[in-house]
Amino acid sequence: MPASALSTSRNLLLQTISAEDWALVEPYLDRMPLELGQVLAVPNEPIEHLCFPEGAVTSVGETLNDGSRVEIGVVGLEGMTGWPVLLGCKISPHEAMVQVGGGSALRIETGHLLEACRRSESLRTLLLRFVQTFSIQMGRTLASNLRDPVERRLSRWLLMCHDRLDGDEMELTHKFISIMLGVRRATVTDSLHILEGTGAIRGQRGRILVRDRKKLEAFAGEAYGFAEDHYGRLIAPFGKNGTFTPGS
Amino acid sequence: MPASALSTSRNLLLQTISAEDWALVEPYLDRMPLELGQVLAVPNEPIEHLCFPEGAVTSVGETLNDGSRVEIGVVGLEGMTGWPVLLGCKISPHEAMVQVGGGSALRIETGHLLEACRRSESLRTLLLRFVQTFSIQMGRTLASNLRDPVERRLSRWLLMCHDRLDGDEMELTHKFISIMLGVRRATVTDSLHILEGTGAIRGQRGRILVRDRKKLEAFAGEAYGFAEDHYGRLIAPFGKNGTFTPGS
DNA sequence: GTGTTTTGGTACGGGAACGTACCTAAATCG
DNA sequence: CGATTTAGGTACGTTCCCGTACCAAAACAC
Repeated sequence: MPASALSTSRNLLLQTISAEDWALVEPYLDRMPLELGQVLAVPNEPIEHLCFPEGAVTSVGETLNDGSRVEIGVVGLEGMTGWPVLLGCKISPHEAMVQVGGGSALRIETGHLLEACRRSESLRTLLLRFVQTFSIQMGRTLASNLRDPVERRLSRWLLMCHDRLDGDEMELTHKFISIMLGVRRATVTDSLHILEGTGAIRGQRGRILVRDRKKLEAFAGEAYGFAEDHYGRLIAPFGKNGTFTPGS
Repeated sequence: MPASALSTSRNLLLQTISAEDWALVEPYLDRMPLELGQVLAVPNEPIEHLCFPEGAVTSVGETLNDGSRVEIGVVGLEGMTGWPVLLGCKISPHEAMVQVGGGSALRIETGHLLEACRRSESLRTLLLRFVQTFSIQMGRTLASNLRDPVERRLSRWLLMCHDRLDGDEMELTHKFISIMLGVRRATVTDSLHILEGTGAIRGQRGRILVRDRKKLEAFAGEAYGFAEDHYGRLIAPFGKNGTFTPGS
């Protein structure tokens, strides 16, 4: 693969690293297409690669023994999958699956990335800062699940997708959202109607259009913003808001 | 303070580090008593110290704008507080508060610990492995909150306390547990009665006695064990079970 | 010992979300 | 084109947990 193909990436982490750190990983990066349903991390299997998405929304989830799945967070072009290896965990405790949209990802073998991190403190700390932001996202997901009604959790989830995708149209079915939120399909339908009633979104078959993002944010309230703000502080401004205002 | 006072610690992380790494941090460690209600990490404030508890159960929580609190995990003598600084986050995103039992903790200033981690890769990776186990704990808490009825979440929470405290008696009031689980006090009372009915526990005023841990574990089901097992794999055997069986 | 506080037991009505089910409309397939 | 699949709308009864409230018993203070 010609080096030029990799010279830029839409992935925010890779955009943020210094030229020296880029030189350290670039030889081992490898662009791959992302398709819906593709599994980037298999639970309880060794983590062989880390992926830096350049689009799409990837859902990180816990797989339970009965085969059901609980989403614990989402990752898109602002992050990466496979980070547990940075924390010394060779076996993936989670599943990571491409869930919305398509695009591509840059992929690197675990060993190569770990070696690069060993050599460069700045690379290491950048990637660890991402782990921190994901951990904050998890914390907020936890709080939101515990206290917020479904419409609010739904608003938050739509906003997180919106931040990670181009444009205002998202290909999402009610059934699919219901799996992500861990609620009934019919509950999603009802909640979407509530949001639609405020004019924040419009639903078409298999698609949701964000019409008024501010309203969606107002609806999500505290559930949305804290994690995104931390990302802005620790790594780089991000999301459809452009910049998050500090101190929220 | 005489060095001998610090020569051993009940904290599992500190027990696990090598002699060289111990020498790196020991001069900066400082033992402090832990009292109920003590705050070890103030949300949205700089993290000045890291604490390695030698007893007690510390609850890590999100504080919301309305002042309410949601627990996202617990830490005891198997871990530490203040780890976000290891991930490049100087401001504590969470609150950490001593919630059950007392005891002591070894404390170290953030700068000294970061310097030691910069020098020793083995120390760094050990502490990061703890971060990983906490992240797994959060993931399971998330899954449990979403899918499990209160009795199961309660069982899990009691087991996690039991693992971190001496003996089978725990000083816990229903009101207190209700705050930790984010449910009504009366719901805790009812759920405790269910557990008491199976003979797993016995409740006295302000105290809960674990009578049959196996039954409690059976009741908790999948909610308990995964995170603990990972701790055993990544760091050291831990908990009242002594060792967790691999491959659960 | 008496009064006060804390803790726990219990009850009642209400609301959010659930499981299930059935129907329509849109898209896809042959 | 008609047949089939997929997505979405809606309904009904149910369950879990909530908010609130009130009371009894245990611990504590003086």
